[in-house]
Amino acid sequence: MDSEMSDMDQPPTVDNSGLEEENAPLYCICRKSDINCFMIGCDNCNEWFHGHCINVTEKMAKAIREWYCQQCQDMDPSLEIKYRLKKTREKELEPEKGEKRSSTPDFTLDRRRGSKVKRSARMCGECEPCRRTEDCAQCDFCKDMKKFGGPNKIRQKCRLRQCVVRARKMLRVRDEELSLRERRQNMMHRDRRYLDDYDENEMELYQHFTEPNVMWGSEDEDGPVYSPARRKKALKIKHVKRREKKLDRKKESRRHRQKQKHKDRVRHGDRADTHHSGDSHQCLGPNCIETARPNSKYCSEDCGMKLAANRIYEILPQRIQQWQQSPCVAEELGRKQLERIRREQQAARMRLSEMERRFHELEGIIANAKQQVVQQDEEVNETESEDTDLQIFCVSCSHPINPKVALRHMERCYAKYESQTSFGSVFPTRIEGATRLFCDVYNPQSKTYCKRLQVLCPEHSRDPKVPVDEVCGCPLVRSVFEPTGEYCRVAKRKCNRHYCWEKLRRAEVDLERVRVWYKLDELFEQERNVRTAMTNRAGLLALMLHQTIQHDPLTTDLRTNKDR
DNA sequence: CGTAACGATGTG
DNA sequence: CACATCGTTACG
Repeated sequence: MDSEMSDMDQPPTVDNSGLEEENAPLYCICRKSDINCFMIGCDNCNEWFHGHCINVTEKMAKAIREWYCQQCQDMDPSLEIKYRLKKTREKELEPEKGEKRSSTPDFTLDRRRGSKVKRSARMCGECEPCRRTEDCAQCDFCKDMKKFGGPNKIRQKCRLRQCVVRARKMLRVRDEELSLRERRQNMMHRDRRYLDDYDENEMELYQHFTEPNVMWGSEDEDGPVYSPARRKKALKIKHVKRREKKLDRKKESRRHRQKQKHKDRVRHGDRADTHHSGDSHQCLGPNCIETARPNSKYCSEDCGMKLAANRIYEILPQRIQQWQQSPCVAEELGRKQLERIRREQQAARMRLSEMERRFHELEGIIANAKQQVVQQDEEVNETESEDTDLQIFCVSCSHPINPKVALRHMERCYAKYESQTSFGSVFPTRIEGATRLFCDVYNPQSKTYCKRLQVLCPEHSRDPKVPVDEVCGCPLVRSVFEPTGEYCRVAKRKCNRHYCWEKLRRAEVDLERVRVWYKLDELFEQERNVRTAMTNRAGLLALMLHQTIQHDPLTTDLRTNKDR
């Protein structure tokens, strides 16, 4: 293998900044673009090598924590391949390692702990962003994070922490540059004490980003800034590798890791406390002379709470006073909205009781209609049997049908198709005091409850079979709406004119009832929102966090007369 | 092609 | 198990 290495006439990382290429990138000492085999990356130059070209098997690689190519090792003899801590299983690998390299495996972790940052497909571990451990809290990615109150939709690392070399370009610093620039300018004029060192770091970083020539870390001496295409390819390998890893055993593959979280915490603590020389300082609790606990500003939780309480006592009264000085427009609006909502609720309730009344009325009418006796007269039937030639087409099946039976046919046809589909939600209906609204039949397969109107659901209910002697009973009307007090007395089976009239009338009423319920629901929601907004307004937290600035003390109410 | 969203996966 | 962050995908 060594001989192979010496044959290497080209450094693994040729500076290809010149050839922003189209052709596939080349890797390894063999300078081939093949990536469909196990590969290992040099932790110095970041070049990738085929395992078989350099006699490193995947199995061996599992024991390696840091790996350097021959080229890099020759140039910098201090680079030594480092192995994972011995574990029972890894002992078996030992002989193999010996063959491969003369350096002693089994380095202690301590030597490098904290000194190096993790490397991965997306982190070179060298550049400033890679080393950065704190999120800027400013960029879009930070703002998306849960810890900064975001929705966690984007789920990307802080822009200032995106590796300069390996992170995808679109994830790196963007127009935030602009705002940073502004901040930098403002900084000059602002009160210094508001700027902690963190801001300054950011500025430094910003400068790096705005000066493209600045190179990052050791990587740039020989390491290429990969062209986008090349970067993509390199990633692909990593990806392939990842998949493989997944197959044989998850944990094994990860090299270089670090307890970043812990470090963060410690750092934070340090920053707050380092004004005091030495590592013990006095507790900041009111009147407390004890020594603060390590990594804390206080000797005890109690002291912290006391100070916090004092802070509230100090600030809150002022803020309350301040708050009361100017009228709250939002509060007024809220009250108006509540009034409006209440009026609408009232109206909706009226409508609802009206609908309930009609519901019962309809049931009365239907019951009444049932009492009617079938009239055997033929004339009733004959009245409409003149124009038999006319043909119309069913809206569901598009078959030509006789107008006489059209209603009946289309109703049935529609029911047939409709019953083949489902229309449900995962929640059962819970409306207090409402009878017969939704079908609500549970479908265990889809785990849903049917949300058709009960009277209109052909999927879960069949129209009852009509006895021969049942009368149609549809209330007859004059000029469409005016009831005559008469009922259709044709046999139900024969009446084509009023087919399923009960069902349709019921559906009409029920649909309106549903609408009113929806309206009520919506109004409740609105009311709740307005109320929570009003309760939270000028609450303890809000008062502590925000304040109203009276720009012009002469006029407290800044609205125009028109708005008032 | 960039962006937003989101499932997947590694990590502590 | 929650969190961090990656790669993928749909979409404009």
